Amino acid sequence: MATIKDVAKKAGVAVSTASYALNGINKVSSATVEKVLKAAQELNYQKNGFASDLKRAKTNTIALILSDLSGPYFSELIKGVQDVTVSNGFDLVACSSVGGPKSTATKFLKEKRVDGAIVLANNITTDVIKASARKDFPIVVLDRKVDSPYVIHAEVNNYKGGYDAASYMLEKGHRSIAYVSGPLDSHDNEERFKGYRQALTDFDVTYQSRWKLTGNFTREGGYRATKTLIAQQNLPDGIFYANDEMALGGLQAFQEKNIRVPEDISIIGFDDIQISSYVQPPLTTIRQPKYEAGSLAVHLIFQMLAGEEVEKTYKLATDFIERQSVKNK
Amino acid sequence: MATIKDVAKKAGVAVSTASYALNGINKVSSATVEKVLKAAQELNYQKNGFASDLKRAKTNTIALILSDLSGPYFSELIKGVQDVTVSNGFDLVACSSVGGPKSTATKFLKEKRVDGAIVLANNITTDVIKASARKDFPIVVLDRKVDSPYVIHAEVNNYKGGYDAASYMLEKGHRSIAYVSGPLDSHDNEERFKGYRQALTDFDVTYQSRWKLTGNFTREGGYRATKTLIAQQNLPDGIFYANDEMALGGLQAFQEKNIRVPEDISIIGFDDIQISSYVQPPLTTIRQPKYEAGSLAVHLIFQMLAGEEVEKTYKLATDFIERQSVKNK
DNA sequence: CTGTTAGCGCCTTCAC
DNA sequence: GTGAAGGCGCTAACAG
Repeated sequence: MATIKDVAKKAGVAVSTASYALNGINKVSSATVEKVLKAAQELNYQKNGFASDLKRAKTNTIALILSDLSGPYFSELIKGVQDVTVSNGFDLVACSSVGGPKSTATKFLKEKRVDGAIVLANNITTDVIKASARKDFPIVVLDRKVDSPYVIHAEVNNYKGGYDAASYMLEKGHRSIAYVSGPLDSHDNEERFKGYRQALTDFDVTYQSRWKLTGNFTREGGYRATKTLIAQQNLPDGIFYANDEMALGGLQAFQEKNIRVPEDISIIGFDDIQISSYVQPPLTTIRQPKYEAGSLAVHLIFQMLAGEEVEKTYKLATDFIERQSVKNK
Repeated sequence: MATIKDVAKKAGVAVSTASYALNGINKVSSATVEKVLKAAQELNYQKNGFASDLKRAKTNTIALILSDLSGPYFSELIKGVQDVTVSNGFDLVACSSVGGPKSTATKFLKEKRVDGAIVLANNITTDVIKASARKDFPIVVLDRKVDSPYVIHAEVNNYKGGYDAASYMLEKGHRSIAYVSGPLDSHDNEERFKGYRQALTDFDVTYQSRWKLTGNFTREGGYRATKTLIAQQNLPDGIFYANDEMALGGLQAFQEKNIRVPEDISIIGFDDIQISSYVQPPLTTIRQPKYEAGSLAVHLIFQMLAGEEVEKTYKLATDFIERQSVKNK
C-alpha cells in the first residue's frame, strides 16, 4: 500500500508538496502537480482515510442507526435521510444496532467515527446517547426523549395517531377494541396506546386489560397475539395493531381460521408500509411521514453542526388512511 | 474531548499503562486498572476510533455497498450479510452509491475505511473496484464479473432463471412473449435476457426485437414500458419482466386499462420480493436466494481475509415460484 | 507490572 | 513554490 511518502519520493518532491498537489491546493506549480499525480497513478496510491480524518478531526459523514437495516418500514426514512445528506456534501452510513452495546452502532456513537447521528433503535440505551452527544456531535433521536443539550427529539404524533385509529372504529360502531402492542419499553408504542385509551374514554367505553396483547412490532408477534385472541373464543369488534407488520400477521391468522376481515372483525394498523395497500383487504391505517422524518432529522443535524439554535423537540403529523379493513357496524 | 493522555495523567500512570488498562490487556494490576477506569469515567473519555484504526491498520468492519439503501429487494440480502458479519465479531456498515464516483461508497472503497466490501451497485465502476481490491481488502461483487485476484464474483444463475421463466410460458402455450428489460449495462439483466432468448429458440419461436422494451428495473419503468406495449394495440401473449418491481408497475398499467391478468395477458417476474405474493393476482416469478447470497458473500470475505484459497466464481440456483399470473392457453 | 518511545499516514505551520 | 518538522490519538515493542 503506497503512502504519500512513496508518492513524494517517486515524484522527487517533499511530502507536503505532494499533499498540496493531491488535494488541489493552489500552492504548487502545475508542472509539479503533474509529476505528483503521475507518480500517484503509477503507484496506485490511495489516501488513507483514517489518517486524514484523524488529522482533520472531522469525517464529513453522518450515521443512521437502525435496529434493523432490513425491514420495510425503514426504506422511506432512509431515502429522506439520504437525499439531504448527500445534497449537503456529506456521506451517509447506515448501521445496525443488533448486538446492542457491542454493536457497530454503539461503536460509531461512542468512538465518534462520524460527525452526527440519527438513531431509531430501541436497543441502544439512552445512556450511550447521552454520553456521546456533544457540541460537535449532535444526535437526533426518533424513538425516545433524551434530556441533553445536544440531542434533539423528533417524533411522529403517535398519541394522535392512536387516538384517530381507535375513534374511527368507535365512530363506526365498534365497542370492544383490542390493542396489540409493540414492545413495552417503546415510547412510540406507549403514546399510541395512550391515544387509544383516551379515545375509549371519550366514547364512554371502559378499557379492559384482557384486550391488550403484546406483539412486539413483528409480523410473527401479531400473528401469535391474534391466535391467542382467537383461541379465547370471544372476539372483539375490532383490533388496533400498533403497527402494520403486526396487522399483517393478524390478517394471516384470521385467514387461516376463515375469519373474514372486515365482515367478521375489523382491523386497523399503524405506519402505512407499502405492502399495506396490497393485502386483501387493503389495510386501513395511520400513515407516518417517514420520508419527512428522515429529512427533518438530517436538517437538524446540519443546523446543529452550523452552530444554529434549534428547537429541542419536533412533532410530525400523522395521516389517517382509510381503506377497507374496517366495516360499518 | 479527553484523550488517553489526559486519562493517564489523571490516573498518574503512563499512557501505555492506560492503554493496556482500557483495552483489558492482562498486564496491569487490578488496582491500576481501577484507577485508570475511574479517571476515564470522570473525564468522560471516549477513545478515538480513527487513531486506533490507524495504528492497528485494521477496522474490523466490512461494508455493504448498494445502489439504493431503500428498496424492497435489499432487505433480505442485508439480513444475510448482517447475520454472519456480527457473528464473526465484525461490524457492518451499509452505504449507498448514489452520487457515483463521489459517493460515500466510492470513498469507502478507495480510502479503505473497511476491511472488506460487498458490492451490488451498478453505478460503481469496475475500475474503482479493481483499483481498490487487494490482498487485505477483498471485495465480493454480486452484480458483475471483475477480473482481479482479490475480487470474487457471486451471482445468481440469471441465465437459468430467464430460461425457466420464458419456457414456462412457452409450455403453457404462449407464443409471443415480450421482455421488459433492466438497464442495458446490467450483467444480471443481460443473462436473464440470454436465457429468455434461448428458451424461445428451443421452442422454435423467433425472437422479435419489437418485443423488447426497457424498464430500468424500476416500478415506474415497468409501468411506462407496459403503457407503450398497450399503446401498440397488439399485445403479446405474455410478458417476462426482468424483475418484480417492473412487473408490479406493469400490473398497475393493466389495471388502469381494465386489461385482466392473467385472463387477457400473462406476466411473470424475477426476484420474488415480498410484495409479489400479495398483489392481485399473486405474481409468478423466479426467486433469488437473497439471504443466501448475502451470507455467502461475507463468508467469502472472511475466508479471503484469513488467507484461504477460494473459488473466484459462485453461482446460486434460482427457484421457480408458480403463482397465478400466467394462464394456461 | 509499569514507563519510555517510536511510529501509523497524513496535514499544515513555518521557514526558506 | 517547496521542504523540514511537528503532531493528531493511539498502540506495541522494548526496557526496566
